[in-house]
Amino acid sequence: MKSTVLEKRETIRLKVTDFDVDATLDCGQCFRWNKTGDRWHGVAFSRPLTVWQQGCELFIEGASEEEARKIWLPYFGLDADYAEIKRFLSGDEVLGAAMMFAPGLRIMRQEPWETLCSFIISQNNNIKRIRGIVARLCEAFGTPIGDGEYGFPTAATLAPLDIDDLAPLRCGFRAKYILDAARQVACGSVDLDACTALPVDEARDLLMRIKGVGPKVADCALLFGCGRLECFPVDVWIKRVLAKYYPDGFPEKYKVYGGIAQQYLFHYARLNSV
DNA sequence: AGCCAGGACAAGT
DNA sequence: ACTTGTCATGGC
Repeated sequence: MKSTVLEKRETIRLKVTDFDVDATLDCGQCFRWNKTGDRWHGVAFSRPLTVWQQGCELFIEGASEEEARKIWLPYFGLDADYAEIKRFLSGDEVLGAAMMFAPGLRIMRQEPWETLCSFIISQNNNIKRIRGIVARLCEAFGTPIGDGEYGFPTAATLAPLDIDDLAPLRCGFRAKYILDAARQVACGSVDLDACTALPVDEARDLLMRIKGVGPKVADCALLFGCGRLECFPVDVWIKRVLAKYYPDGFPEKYKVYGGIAQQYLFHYARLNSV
């Protein structure tokens, strides 16, 4: 037991390619990571973690070797072969150009419930405020894990709450959506685990039974939280990109990795204000 | 000060 | 099936 504690304090060093921790954690797919100096700190799976990168070396502080391999590598999308995926996507001229703007951007695989809840909050909202609301949600209802940090509150924790209980979040009209999501997930009416394996159209329809969850939020939950790399969330930025660069529609061939393509395009569009 | 924000929903054509 | 106003709040 003692050795486990000691082991957790070690800093793990990994060789990574096609990975840029800045691009990945700061592209609007996650909302609980903060950068201080060159180090990113965040909480996921109710565990705190610090990561930083120097070139091809990724440093992970706060996890054992086994936890890093089993939990954090998939979380950061480091279990996928992006060299191969990017090679495939570069067959498209626009994607090839977009990928050069953020070569190390990866799609993360976050916790399904946290992802769903976060993107319910994201609707008609800006990233700065989304982060604030998520932080207040965790402080108010999450389980303390020490050092003033909190795990993301479970659906079961939020389900019995009332609208007024969410007032401190200042999330506006989204409060009722959060509660409906929490209740349906907690009672099993919506099974998020099933969403990783279900035919994607069924998974999307299932999520859209939640009030406040439309196609865009559902696709974000599936892409960023359920490992569904084929999901292609369409927001205002992507709409503009599609209109400008894909007037005949996004090519069928690349839809297997549509979500990854979408994220490169999203990043490109925002950077160049397309 | 006023517009807009990683939308969804309801009501109206 | 498409279009429009509305929804809370706050960042810029």
